[in-house]
Amino acid sequence: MKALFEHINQYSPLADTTWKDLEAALKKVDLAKGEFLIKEGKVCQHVYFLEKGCLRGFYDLDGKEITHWFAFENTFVTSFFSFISRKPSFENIQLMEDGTLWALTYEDLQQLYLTHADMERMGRIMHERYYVMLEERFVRNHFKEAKERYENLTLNSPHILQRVPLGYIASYLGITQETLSRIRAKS
Amino acid sequence: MKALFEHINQYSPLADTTWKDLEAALKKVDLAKGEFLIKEGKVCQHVYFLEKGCLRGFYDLDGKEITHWFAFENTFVTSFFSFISRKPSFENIQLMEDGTLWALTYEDLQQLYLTHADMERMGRIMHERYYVMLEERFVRNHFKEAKERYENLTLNSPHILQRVPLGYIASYLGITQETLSRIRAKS
DNA sequence: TTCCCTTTTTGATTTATGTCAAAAGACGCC
DNA sequence: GGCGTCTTTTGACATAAATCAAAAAGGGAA
Repeated sequence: MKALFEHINQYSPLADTTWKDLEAALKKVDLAKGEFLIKEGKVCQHVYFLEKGCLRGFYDLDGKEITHWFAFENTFVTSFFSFISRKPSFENIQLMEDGTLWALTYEDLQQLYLTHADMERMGRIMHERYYVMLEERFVRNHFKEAKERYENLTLNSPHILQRVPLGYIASYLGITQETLSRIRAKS
Repeated sequence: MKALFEHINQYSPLADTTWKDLEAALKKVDLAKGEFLIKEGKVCQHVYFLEKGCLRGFYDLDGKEITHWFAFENTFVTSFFSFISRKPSFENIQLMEDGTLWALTYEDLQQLYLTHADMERMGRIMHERYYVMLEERFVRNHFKEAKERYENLTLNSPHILQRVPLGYIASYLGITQETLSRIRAKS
């Protein structure tokens, strides 16, 4: 809980009363490696704060699992598309290690937004930052070839390489596992 | 101005007093085709509402101009990275047609956020939606080959094809102009 | 340790796309 | 109408990456 408190403060601090209401709405979730947070086809009902462990988001493309993002300690995770649009998720979220999360339902979050302006502000700022991070990732990969994308990853997110199987990383980079293996062999 | 009013209402309506303050802060900007809204290296001081015309965002990659987004009527535009992080922009924004925009400074926007909870809410919702749209675009292109990316574009954003030179579209899709030309020739 | 299962690497080949160069087409302007 | 400029297409070739197949390497459990 302390980690969440500190994380939220990075965006915008909350008043004690807001924090209290938020705390009351949160539910702790412990899951083992391999378990799912959300499965394709269901509307995502929660946003989670990831306190411990790491996750991957993946979807099915012609029978292949495409892992398109990873999450590590101290981030908010959900299937944003589904959670925000209230439509069925196209992606699955799975634990890559045993983990601990804090869950907040969609309804509780809307309620908090409605009743606490500082919560709304925190949400606004968080979404601004998440947008910018996604854009950065997009630009870093746009028009770059496989080797360059991999080098960008080793430079900008070396922690990923240490905790994630190579197959997932390849698909995250948009290349095949074989190509990634060959890139690594050469460098 | 009416278009902006309607656009904002799609996210979350504003109280009359909020709208009045917003209106007072807005400045109309008319620019000709080819002119720039923001240039690489400068901190972006405004967010704009595009009322008429269309724009492209592009950056320099090894001496080549990479167009990575387009904007058409009734959207907010800015160099989000620069505007939000207050760091120099890596991208240029240029008019592809003569256009009309409404400008709001960073300071005025922050002031509006601070003094009007409904403005904050509108901003939060807008950023949620923009995030989801960017993610959608990301997923549509991830792991897809050139032909498929082009077909996705014709399906999801046919208006782009009608108003944007092919060279820009190719770079938007992350492929060369020659490849795009050949794809079109075959279909 | 040995066996089994999963992950990663290596090899041979095919395919998609980039690169460089030049031709063809479109369009405003004098 | 013809000229110059900018955009798009076409051609020949080089290269990056995918695919299919199989071997090697790790890692846990009995």
